[in-house]
Amino acid sequence: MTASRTARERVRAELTREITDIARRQLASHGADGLSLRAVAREMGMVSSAIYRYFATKDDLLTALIIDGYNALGAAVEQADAAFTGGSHLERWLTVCRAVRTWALAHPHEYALLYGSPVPGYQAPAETVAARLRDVTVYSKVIRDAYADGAITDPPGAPAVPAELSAEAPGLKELMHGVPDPVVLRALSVWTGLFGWVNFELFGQFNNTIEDRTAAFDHSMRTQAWMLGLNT
Amino acid sequence: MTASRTARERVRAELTREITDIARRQLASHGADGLSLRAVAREMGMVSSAIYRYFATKDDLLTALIIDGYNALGAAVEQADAAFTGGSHLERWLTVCRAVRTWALAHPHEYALLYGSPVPGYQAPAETVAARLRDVTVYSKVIRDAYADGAITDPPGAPAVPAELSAEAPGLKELMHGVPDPVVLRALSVWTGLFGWVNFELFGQFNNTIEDRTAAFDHSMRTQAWMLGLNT
DNA sequence: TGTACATCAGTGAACGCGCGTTCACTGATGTAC
DNA sequence: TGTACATCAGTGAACGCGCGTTCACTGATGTAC
Repeated sequence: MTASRTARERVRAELTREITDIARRQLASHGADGLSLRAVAREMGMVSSAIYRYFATKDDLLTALIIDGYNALGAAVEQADAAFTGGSHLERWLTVCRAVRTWALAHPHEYALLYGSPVPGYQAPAETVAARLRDVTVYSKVIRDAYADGAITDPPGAPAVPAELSAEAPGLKELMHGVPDPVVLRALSVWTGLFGWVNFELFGQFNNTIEDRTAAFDHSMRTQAWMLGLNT
Repeated sequence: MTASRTARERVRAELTREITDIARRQLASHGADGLSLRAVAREMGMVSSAIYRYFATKDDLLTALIIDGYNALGAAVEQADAAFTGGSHLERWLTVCRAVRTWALAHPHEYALLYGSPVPGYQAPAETVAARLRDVTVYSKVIRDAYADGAITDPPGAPAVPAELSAEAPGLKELMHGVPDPVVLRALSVWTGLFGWVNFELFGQFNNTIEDRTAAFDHSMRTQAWMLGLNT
């Protein structure tokens, strides 16, 4: 019977989800290398070997967490963009930037798993790529829309793109189809600036330096948007 | 006798150094959490407990590595600046940026220890602060000199500094004494942009995206220098 | 609809491993008189 | 200058811990005829 079959499968899906939830919580309290299959099993009330019915190996669980992380960040960014109504392209862009920072502050260890130092010995499999693109797709859409609307102009004096870079970042260019190369490359700088900021804030570089980090972040993002040529 | 006393002390200093060297090498091959006192002792040809004559605890060894790391990066940046002769302030700034990237690429795990995800459970003690300021001091000097020479001007249209930020980053402002707040805050953005880039490059975010990373880095740094108002 | 068989989830014991840290000790190096 | 003593470096055994993974097993759930 298909109904009963899915019954068993539903339990399986539920438990799989519970495992990743617990693992995520452990990640949050002990970091990526504090993650232990035995500890997860313990918290599930299972014997440690039972986990292997759900994940063949510890790395597989880690991969699941990474994919979930990219999806969570991606979803947060998508929702922020979808919820944005009215206002300038600049405000829309800032909204998206703030969504990244907000999500990162709420999920520091998950963020670290995605954007911090690589877990030693772990090689991310190809399955993570799709999820990884989710947030980038949103940034690209915002910039594409802004450009199409004439809200992005080349600021006077910005360095010209050197010839060596004409073929770089093809994926990004495709996502920002119609947007000229100089803007795409400046967007790349802005992108690194956004995550560079969040890294610094999360990883403690701003301790004893910046108090009002929300305001400082906003100002930095505005400054970089202006660098991009996005003013309205 | 002072001579013989220093003899013993010299051996001690040498062995301490050898321990940190081996630990650094282990860091490079296994990452921060692969670091193990027992493995270090093994490679030293010592019994594991002997390490405790030199470092009271594993965290103490980690602290030593972090301080060494900040000092190595700081020294690399200082040397690059000192070796720079002639040329514009912009070129001097780019030289310093390149020194950071070059050092990071040459010492990825050490870099990760300084600027990557925090080691879980490890709290950096106050002793690390001085070493941490070494590179920042150089950046500040370059920007201060450039400003004093009139090489930094407020680019037209750059967002104004909001009132909330007037008291932020006092340490940075002190290091850049004489440089107006808007420039200091843009420098902060450039700073995060620099390390954001290096993080992305080192932690794999540019895989399958950017091939000629040296050229792309240069372009990004030029673009951000222009954002700072540093054009010559 | 009822029965024989196959699939699957979870158990419990075990393997083999490496880790940080402590402790009582030996023997060499340095110090004070 | 020589001797008694104190300091220090390194040893080796041990404690107690947690880990990932394997394996033969039991019993429940699902499937086919």
